Amino acid sequence: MAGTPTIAAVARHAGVSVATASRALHGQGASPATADRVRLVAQELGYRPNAVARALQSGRTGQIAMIVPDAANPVYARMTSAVQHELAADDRQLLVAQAQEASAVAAAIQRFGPQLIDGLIVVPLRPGPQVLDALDRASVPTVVIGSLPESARQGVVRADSRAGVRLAIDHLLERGAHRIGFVNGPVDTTPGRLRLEGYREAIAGAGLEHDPSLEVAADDFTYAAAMPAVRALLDRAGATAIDAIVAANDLIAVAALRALADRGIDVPGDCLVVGMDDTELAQIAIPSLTSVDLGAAARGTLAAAQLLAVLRGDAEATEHTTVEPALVVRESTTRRERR
Amino acid sequence: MAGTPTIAAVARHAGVSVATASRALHGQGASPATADRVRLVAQELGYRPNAVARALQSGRTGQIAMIVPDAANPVYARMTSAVQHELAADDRQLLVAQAQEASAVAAAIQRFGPQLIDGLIVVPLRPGPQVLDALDRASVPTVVIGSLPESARQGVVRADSRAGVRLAIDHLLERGAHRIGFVNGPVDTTPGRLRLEGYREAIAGAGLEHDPSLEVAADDFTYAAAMPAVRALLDRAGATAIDAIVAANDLIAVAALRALADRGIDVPGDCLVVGMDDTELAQIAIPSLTSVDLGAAARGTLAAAQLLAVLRGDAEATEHTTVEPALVVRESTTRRERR
DNA sequence: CACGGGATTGGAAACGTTTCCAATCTCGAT
DNA sequence: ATCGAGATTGGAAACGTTTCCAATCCCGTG
Repeated sequence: MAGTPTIAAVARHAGVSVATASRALHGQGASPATADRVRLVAQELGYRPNAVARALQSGRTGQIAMIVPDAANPVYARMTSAVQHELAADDRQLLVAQAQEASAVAAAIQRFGPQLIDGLIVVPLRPGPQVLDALDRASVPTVVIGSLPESARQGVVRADSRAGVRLAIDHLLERGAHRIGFVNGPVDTTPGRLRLEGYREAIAGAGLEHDPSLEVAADDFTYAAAMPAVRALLDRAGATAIDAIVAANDLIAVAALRALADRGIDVPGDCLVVGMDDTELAQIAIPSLTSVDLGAAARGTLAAAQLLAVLRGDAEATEHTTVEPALVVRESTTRRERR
Repeated sequence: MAGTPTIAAVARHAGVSVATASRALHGQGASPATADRVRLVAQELGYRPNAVARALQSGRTGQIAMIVPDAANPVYARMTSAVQHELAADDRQLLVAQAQEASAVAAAIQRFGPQLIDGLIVVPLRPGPQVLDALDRASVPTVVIGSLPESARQGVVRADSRAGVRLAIDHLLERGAHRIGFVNGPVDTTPGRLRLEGYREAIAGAGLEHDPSLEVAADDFTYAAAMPAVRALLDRAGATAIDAIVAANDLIAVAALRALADRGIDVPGDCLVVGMDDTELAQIAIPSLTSVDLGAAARGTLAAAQLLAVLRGDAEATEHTTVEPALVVRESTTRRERR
């Protein structure tokens, strides 16, 4: 095959110059007659503009990169899916990269040269100085999904983890819980830190005394890592002493369900459980899981929309947006009525 | 800022021509002395080659696109993650697009012009004529994860769904099951078709008679869609008549767990359940789920590796690879011994 | 009929690289 | 000292597009 036809071929076949052909295809400043003719010829030849050449000339590639801690994690998978969907509507492509460690995140940010992408969405688990530095050095508009200092020069879309935990705890108190355990993920992550703060605030706000033995943290936001943490909490607090558990995560909540079941503690009869993220897991678990929807998909959509607005020049690059959490009540906090 | 430095700037500062600078940075055909000097200057200036310009010149972009039905689905999320990981090791970027309907898949394949990507990985749920046609028209090396006619000009990495179902059924027979129900996904998809075939083969192979009332198909491979199908199966067959269920999917299997629990049928006491894909869900479910690992991550890794081999010229573009399934036995098929 | 202004067009530069080709240089062998 | 082969270098083309600028055309007005 003779390779894909270039605009020069189109121009030649249409009997016009390359410049005119380009204008005709763009709809700018060519006479209607020639524009039609050129478009027809382009169609016949199956001409498709070379995106790379256009990018070189215009400095824009139509590509957005996204860096997530782990694409296989359901929460980030949903975010990615939402971002991709939003970008596709604007005819842009999404590049996905995974990076968990601070150095890897920083490296990933640097790797995307300014020429390859028009914008960047970063989901940092631990936005330490190294990551912040890399973000500041990034040469394209950037939106961070997570929390950043107020002074950050990047756009930010964040969940309100604190309010989310408060929602969960208020709900539990309302349902009569008194001793509410909290199973967190790593405290050195942004979500871990904020959720712990939220827990303490809500407990204090309810007039309950702060009991450190009710708090426990897993090494990771995973089922496997959560299991020993939950067991430790139950051992430590005495199984009967806890009448509700808030988990920083649906995966952790499911681990709690399992640990409780293993000890013969009925949920929701003897102990209530609330998860977070409202992943599909929450609907599926037995008993189904009351969960706080922190708006993973919404954050993805919003981050993408915000980035696109900045690229269009319609918005400030540093806008901070917060997605409100919502409680979804299911069996794990609902007293039984046999169906 | 003066924009990012170009190779011309580097050349000027190093006192050499652009051509020499290019060679020096490539390590090809420049004297060691100049190469060092140029590299030093490049470092000082913070020079980073313009990927777009290089792509225009070389015709290669270092980008691979992947089209999945739904990035949020755990199975595809894992595949995507595995592909991204494999590509990153070769310094390539992954573009992710989502398309479910045949026309959308075809459109997505076409959208990626030959100039934007070096290769393509497609995961088609329903590889009908429209998709096959688009695949044949794709102008870059392509690997399909799924099943394609033997004559296909694309590379193929497939799971052995048939063998997987057989594995599940042999296991159930071994554990004493006699009447094994099958809850499938849509039969017009490749996995749906193959898994049904596998079921029938295995049943026949075991000398059991084919009972259509034991087969049921959900409208989609999801929990929500599976629930009515499972209920229909239980209603139709009479709850006691079934002593085991094979699900085409972990999500479907979990729906079965739920439906059985709702009817007071104990798993594994009264009915055994086997899922497929061995997602995290299988470990997490209560009871934990025996599941057939069809190698989602392995297929992703293999597809990426195969594509890279083709791009390097190390492999045939049309190679067909099959990933062997493996059974992971858990509680849902294990007679109780209280822990 | 001449003139001027707007619409339309074409030539060529520019984007930043890589690579072909020819020119120059180095250095050992005659 | 001369030659020549190989190493090293620079000029320039090429990749395919957009866009600046100047040239041309058309058409209505004076």
